[in-house]
Amino acid sequence: MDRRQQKTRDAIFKAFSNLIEQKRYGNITVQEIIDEANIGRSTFYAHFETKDDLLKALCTDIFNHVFADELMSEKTHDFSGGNNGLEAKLTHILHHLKDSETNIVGILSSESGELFMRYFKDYLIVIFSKYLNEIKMNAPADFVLNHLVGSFAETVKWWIDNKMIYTPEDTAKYYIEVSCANRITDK
Amino acid sequence: MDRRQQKTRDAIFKAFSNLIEQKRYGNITVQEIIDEANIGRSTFYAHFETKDDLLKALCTDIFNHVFADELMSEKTHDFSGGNNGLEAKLTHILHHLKDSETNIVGILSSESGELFMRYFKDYLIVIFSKYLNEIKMNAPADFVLNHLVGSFAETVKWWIDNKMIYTPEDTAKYYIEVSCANRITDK
DNA sequence: ATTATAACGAACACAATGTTCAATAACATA
DNA sequence: TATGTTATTGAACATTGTGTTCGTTATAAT
Repeated sequence: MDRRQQKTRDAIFKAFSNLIEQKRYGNITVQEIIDEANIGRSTFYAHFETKDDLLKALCTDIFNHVFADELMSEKTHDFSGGNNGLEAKLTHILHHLKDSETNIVGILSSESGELFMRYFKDYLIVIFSKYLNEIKMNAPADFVLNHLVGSFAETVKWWIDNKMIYTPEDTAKYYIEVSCANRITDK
Repeated sequence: MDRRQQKTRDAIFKAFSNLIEQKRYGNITVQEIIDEANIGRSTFYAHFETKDDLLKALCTDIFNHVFADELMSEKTHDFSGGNNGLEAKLTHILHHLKDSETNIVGILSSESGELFMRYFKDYLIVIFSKYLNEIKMNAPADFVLNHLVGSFAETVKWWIDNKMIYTPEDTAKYYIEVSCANRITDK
């Protein structure tokens, strides 16, 4: 990729990130983005068709980074004292979110969080699907998957909104306790 | 309230509901609303300051209706075969959502759902708070409350997105099973 | 050094915003 | 029914944002 393109793309992402922390996504204008990024109007439209296009690209960039290990390998990481693979994997994701260079905290805790959450869940579905066969079913499988993904996403949002006062390890543990305890099959 | 005001307000709500089913909230313009409602431009601004103001008013109207019984009385309703008050109460709410005259389905299943969900959760917090002392704690109380509210809201969204193929009774039962089973205190 | 291509910036037509104001219509009340 | 009140109307207005075009300039790649 041309260095100029990369530089422009970065400037747009950075400007957009700054703005999204200050105000709701729907109230951000392309005008503000190009002013903040200090680029020409036509340059923006050479990179992204719409504002929605930009948000999607930013989320994809971030999540590909956060979920990189999780999506590629089957190995589990031992950040937690937990014993099962899911808890370790979730702990790992929380660590990534906490240490991320991009201000994910700002984006997710801002009023723009809803759209971010939507893309976040798309990635979580991939993770949780791998564990679904290990969970005891008290309800239809699609209900359970939706429930696990949705409630973990809610957990993450809550964790971030509350200034991450709990450790990734504790947060993942609480989640497993409340969502999965007594539901892991003995195998 | 002046009949003219009521008529105009209804026309705006109806127009807005129609539009919100077709396209995302952020892409709806005031212009479209007043065209659809067939009212004068200045009339709209006499009723609502902004588009956000309108959405909030619409949600408030809907939720005050759906949650009316739940918020006012302590009595439980026996729509379900369930035995504890929470399951009956949630079943009742699901029935209200299903039977509502306003097209809640359209609003919640559209791309505008996120904002609706935010207001929805505000009401759910009131409901769930009453039951929190009956739930065994495996995690901090605020974590549990957030988890219960968030996952029930997700359940409702899933239910609606899936064309409500399960009954309110079954849906509430699944939710209680997955979220609260083994966590109700014996008292 | 040459070629390709990215960014620039000015200009454009168009659409939406939010406000104002005088005229008209519908309402409430006695 | 007559009277004062209030809501709606429609047109006008300045302002802001949109998405596109195009010739020029600057920076890459080879």
